[in-house]
Amino acid sequence: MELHIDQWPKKKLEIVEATITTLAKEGFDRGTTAKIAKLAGVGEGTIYRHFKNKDDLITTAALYTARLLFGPAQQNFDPEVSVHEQFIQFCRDFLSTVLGLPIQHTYMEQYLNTPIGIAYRKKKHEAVLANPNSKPIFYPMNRILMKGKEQDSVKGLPLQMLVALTMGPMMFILKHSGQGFMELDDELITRVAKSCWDAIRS
Amino acid sequence: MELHIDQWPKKKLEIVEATITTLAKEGFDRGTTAKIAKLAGVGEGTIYRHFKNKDDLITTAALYTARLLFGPAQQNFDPEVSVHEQFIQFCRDFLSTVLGLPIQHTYMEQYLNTPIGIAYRKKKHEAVLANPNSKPIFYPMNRILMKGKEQDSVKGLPLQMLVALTMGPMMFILKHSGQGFMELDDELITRVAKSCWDAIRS
Amino acid sequence: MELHIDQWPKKKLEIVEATITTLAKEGFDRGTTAKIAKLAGVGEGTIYRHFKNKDDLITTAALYTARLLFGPAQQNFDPEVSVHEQFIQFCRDFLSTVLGLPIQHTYMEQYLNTPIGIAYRKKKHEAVLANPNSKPIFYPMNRILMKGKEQDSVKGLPLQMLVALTMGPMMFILKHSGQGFMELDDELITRVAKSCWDAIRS
Amino acid sequence: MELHIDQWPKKKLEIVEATITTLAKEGFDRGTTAKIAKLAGVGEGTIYRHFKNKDDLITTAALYTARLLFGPAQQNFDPEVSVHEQFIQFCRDFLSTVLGLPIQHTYMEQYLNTPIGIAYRKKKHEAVLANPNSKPIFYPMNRILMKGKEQDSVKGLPLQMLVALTMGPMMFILKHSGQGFMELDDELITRVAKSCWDAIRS
DNA sequence: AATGAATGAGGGTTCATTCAT
DNA sequence: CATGAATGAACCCTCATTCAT
Repeated sequence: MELHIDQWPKKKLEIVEATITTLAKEGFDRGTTAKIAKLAGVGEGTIYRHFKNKDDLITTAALYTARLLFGPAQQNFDPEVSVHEQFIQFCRDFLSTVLGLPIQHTYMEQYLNTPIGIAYRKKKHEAVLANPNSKPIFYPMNRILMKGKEQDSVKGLPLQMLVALTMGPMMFILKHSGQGFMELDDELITRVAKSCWDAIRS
Repeated sequence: MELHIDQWPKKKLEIVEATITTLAKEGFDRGTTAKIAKLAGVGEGTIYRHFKNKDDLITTAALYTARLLFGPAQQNFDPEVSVHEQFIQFCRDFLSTVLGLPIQHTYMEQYLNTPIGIAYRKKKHEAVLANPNSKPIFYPMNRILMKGKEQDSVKGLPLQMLVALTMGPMMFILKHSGQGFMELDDELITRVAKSCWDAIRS
Repeated sequence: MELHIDQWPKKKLEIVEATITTLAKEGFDRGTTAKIAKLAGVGEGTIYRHFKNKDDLITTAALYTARLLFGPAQQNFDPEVSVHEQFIQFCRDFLSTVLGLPIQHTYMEQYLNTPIGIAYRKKKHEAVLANPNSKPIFYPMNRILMKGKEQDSVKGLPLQMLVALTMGPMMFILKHSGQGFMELDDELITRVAKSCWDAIRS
Repeated sequence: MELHIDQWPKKKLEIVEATITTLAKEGFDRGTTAKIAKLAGVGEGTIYRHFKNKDDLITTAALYTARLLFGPAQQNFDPEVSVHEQFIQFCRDFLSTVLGLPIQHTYMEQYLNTPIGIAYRKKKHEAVLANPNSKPIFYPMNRILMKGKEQDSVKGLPLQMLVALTMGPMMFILKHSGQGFMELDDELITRVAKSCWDAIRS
């Protein structure tokens, strides 16, 4: 029944984008359906033709945002090169992509702190434990790190710790940069990626 | 007129603790004064005898929480030992303290993403730029890292990046651990601390 | 954007009328939005689709009431006849109009004692001092009295005193009549009007 | 059981005076028991030792105020002199007394527009109808006017109308003067008193 | 007698959701 | 399909009143 994003009607897409902008700028508590509808250029009732309720809208907008933020780094993933190269490539792609989408990142950051977002991550987490083939949230970072552990090119820490040591600094930087606490350029991005590697290489 | 925390009336303390628990569990938007009052075992009006309004309550609870979360690691700080030892000590203290206070950490995490919390951080950030002697949020990590840069025992990256490379993984771990996504023990804590050092040592 | 009264939607008019009735009967402090909404037969939220807040509602209701109370006497004003005739005509029109609208008069009486109402009168008062062409509150009584002073057909007292000597008895009668303390008929109205003239004629 | 004003305990008097000041300045809706207690220098609970509830306090304060406002003009009443002299004397006394007590007048003005005040006047009014010896609110103006009617020195209008023609202008002047819309001096007071007489003399 | 901390009903206002048009 | 006026539950906050001290 659910259409793929590319087949969404135009209005649905506009509502989703208005949601991201509105909630990112106003905050999740102050962003009302009235404001979203106004920015999307539709009537308030129209939102409920496309989404069951506001939670549904928020979740859909989060999935849409995830595609924007994580998509490019996933597409550039090259299974042929070395783990180290994969790692550096991923970090640089991820950082530069997200830095170019500050509104979307702000939205995602807030979403992941919402009860809805936490519940979603929990569900994903359990799905991965049950079925190792399902893609985890920080895919393909997980895959790169697992390969590295197999090859002993990265430390023998639990996967979760390795994820923390690599995604942690990047999420931290993105968050504080998005809030205007720091500035990044291409050279700094590369040096950060290398330092993350230093944290985990064996 | 403002009393020190230790001299707060019993009810005020109970309200603050109920606030932390309620907002951490329900989320900042869904945590109402009615729920807080009920958990604290007081009437709703009583909240407003001790706090000007909900924002005041939230901010006070955040300062109270910060004392709990950051206090122990700050007190154990020893200016005499080497930067490396200071660093490992701080990381271990910080991680083990906060891991023991998951509710409080969840509260702080959400608070810092609130408009009030962001404004607070911005103020602190600017205060540090204006007066290098004022304590920044991640004190004494900042101090340790600055000393390390002077001695060339850590990389010559901007301070903000060094903070990201060290606080980032720890915040990540604490967040996901608090939400039940991972388990830590004392040995793992030490290994994470060492890996953080690997990320920044020159 | 603001529509003229005649173009108001039906619900807006009903809310205004319910406001006048409710606040007149219950008093300005005891008349709640809940009671207004109930009397108007609408939901409480509907009030806020038509009015910014309760103050806005109260002020709008006051302007609506002023039209009803002062309109007829203003429209009957005839600049061609003598000051004495103008005066008697105005007094009789004013008294008979307002006596037929006791609820509205009670509302206006209370409104003018409200901080909002006092501020409004002050503004009007200052506007008249700055620009003699702007219509004062007790227009056209002021105009009649000024003309009378010019012609020496009324006493040379300050305008404010003449207003007091003429509007004072009428306001007094209307107030006490509206509260059920006296009864008036057409003959009595005429005699009162004449007595007011006796107070000011030179 | 009720003590006469002169025998009130000191605290009771202080509470009554604080009530008049607070409600006159802040308005009847915004004047809280907390503010009254603070100004009176007593605890909030103490109010309820001396008064059954806030309505009781307000009514008591109104009676106390009435004594201040109407007392002097009543005491100066001389049954021996002519009706005309009685009238002028009363008007001048009343105006100058009340003009010297603007706070108290503001309180009384607001009180008489309150549901409590209207109910009180209604009760007084009915008491006078039932027993002509009981003193009405505007005593001794009523008495002067009745005597004048008997002697045919004032018009044969209903007593209520005569009261309106004389008290109306004075109440109007006092109200607008108290709100800063006009200024009075001794000469003007006399001229107003004479004009009021012009309105009613036969 | 006096206090003031505590209360909770009720105030104005907001906003996700519905439904007649 | 689309709309937006209408709704009412629930929010934060105030304050007259009570009662343990």
